[in-house]
Amino acid sequence: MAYDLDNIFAALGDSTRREILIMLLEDDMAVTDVAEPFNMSLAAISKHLRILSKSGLIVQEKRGRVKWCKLQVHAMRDASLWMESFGQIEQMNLEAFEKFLQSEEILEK
Amino acid sequence: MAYDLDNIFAALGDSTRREILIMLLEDDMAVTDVAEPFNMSLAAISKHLRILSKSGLIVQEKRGRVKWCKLQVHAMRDASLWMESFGQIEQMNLEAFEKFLQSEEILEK
DNA sequence: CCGTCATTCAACCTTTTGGTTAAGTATTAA
DNA sequence: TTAATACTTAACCAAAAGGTTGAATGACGG
Repeated sequence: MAYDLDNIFAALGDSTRREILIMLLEDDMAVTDVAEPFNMSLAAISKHLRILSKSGLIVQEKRGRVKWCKLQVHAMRDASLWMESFGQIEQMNLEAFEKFLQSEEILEK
Repeated sequence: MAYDLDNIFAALGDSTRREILIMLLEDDMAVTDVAEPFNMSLAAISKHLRILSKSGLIVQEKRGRVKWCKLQVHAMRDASLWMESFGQIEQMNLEAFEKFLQSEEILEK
């Protein structure tokens, strides 16, 4: 499946959300526990988590009254590849590169 | 120098700007030429370029009345590393990419 | 059943984003 | 000197982003 680079990069463009992702690297967490270290309301964190969910970078699973947040590292793949490509492109044949990106469904449109 | 992840990821979170960066892979470009393929005003493109400049992903250099836009691939490095630190870029696809790079004779042994 | 815990929703606010058009500033070319 | 070219700036707009508070929902523990 192809992830939406707009949503992924936008989700990563906020330091609160990046910190959340780093926290989730350690282990799955409940929403309240995610919110704990931040100096902001639970509702605000809830919104951040919604954005992370929409981007596919996390999934949330409700068990009882607790909603668990789980990192989805693989959702970062397309974005990471997109960036990596630029680092190595310099002497490369551009047309071939774009064909490659398209075959990987990285370029939208 | 260290790049600001907020600005870099935010800059990349817009498909117009990502397209501009891909265009600049090919060659440096004047603002007017960058704007040409887009269905939006020159002023709008000018703003996008300003955001890309602020993030460090491009630099702009004025020569005469023409302002040249130049991609700065290395500005992507910190963000790229940040993503890499999450590890698992799926093995299969990374291999596909490396195979592609080798077929382009970019990777020296 | 009742209260508490976990979380979201709704309403609101302010700032930022992404776009517009119109005017302004340099620079070059005739 | 004048006109065209290559931009940027300013003023404006609608929508989205990031935050708040307070009420609502839903599950658990006693």
